[in-house]
Amino acid sequence: MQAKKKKQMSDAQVEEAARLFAILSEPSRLILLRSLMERSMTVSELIEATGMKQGNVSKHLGVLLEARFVAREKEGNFARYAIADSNLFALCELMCGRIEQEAHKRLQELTSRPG
Amino acid sequence: MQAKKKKQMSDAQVEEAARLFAILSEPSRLILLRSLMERSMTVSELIEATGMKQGNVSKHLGVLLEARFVAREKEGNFARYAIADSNLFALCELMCGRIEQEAHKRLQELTSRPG
DNA sequence: CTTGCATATTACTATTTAGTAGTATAGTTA
DNA sequence: TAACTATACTACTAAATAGTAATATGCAAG
Repeated sequence: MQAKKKKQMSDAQVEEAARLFAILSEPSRLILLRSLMERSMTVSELIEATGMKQGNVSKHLGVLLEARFVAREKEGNFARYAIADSNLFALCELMCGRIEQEAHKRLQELTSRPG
Repeated sequence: MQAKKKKQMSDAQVEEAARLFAILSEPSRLILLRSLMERSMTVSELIEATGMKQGNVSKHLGVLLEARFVAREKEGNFARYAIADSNLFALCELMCGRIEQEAHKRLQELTSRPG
């Protein structure tokens, strides 16, 4: 009796999922997350690591923080950010896998098709 | 000795992942995908199922098709669309799981905190 | 208190895009 | 051929937002 229920998403879940996907749809934010996936970093370190402007880094971190993808911890004058949602790793791995699969598929189509 | 290599995404992968996340960041498109996850459907059926306008449905399907999230098959005058990327199921399940986890966390914080 | 630094916020511009109405294309039937 | 239908495309408007510079906030040292 442990059949997996494949229930449809509710409209509210759709809205929320769209909101979360939108947050992950910005290269700048993915780049920040990519750095944080290595280790937690202060804003200054992220500026250094990414080459982005301070205001931009801070703004994007605010978005990620509000969605709880990252967490913030004050250290004196500094603010240290860290990944706060382990689902991010799975999401990124899935997406990367799909990108590679797709690249492979397209290559196959080109080489195996008669035209 | 089977350590999982956690390699960083390349800049190109980040760009592509952002593009794909963006495609999934539109509620209208998620709603179309939700319908198609039940069964394949023609454009007319999708209009009926979602209440969206024809032009809008067609446009969003075009975006999903270009990204290969769905596939199209002509049937006489009709065009039948179907999910073409099984990663979508995993992605949606992950996202829905995260939404529920987060809701649960927030609830716990409210009830267990002294303030 | 004043100075200096790290971070956050604000105001602005420019770009993107969702939704829509109208039009075009293509298959089907007579 | 013409008429009908399903779908795709085009042009447009309105809304959202990324990046930036400038300013504000808050902590820390002297």
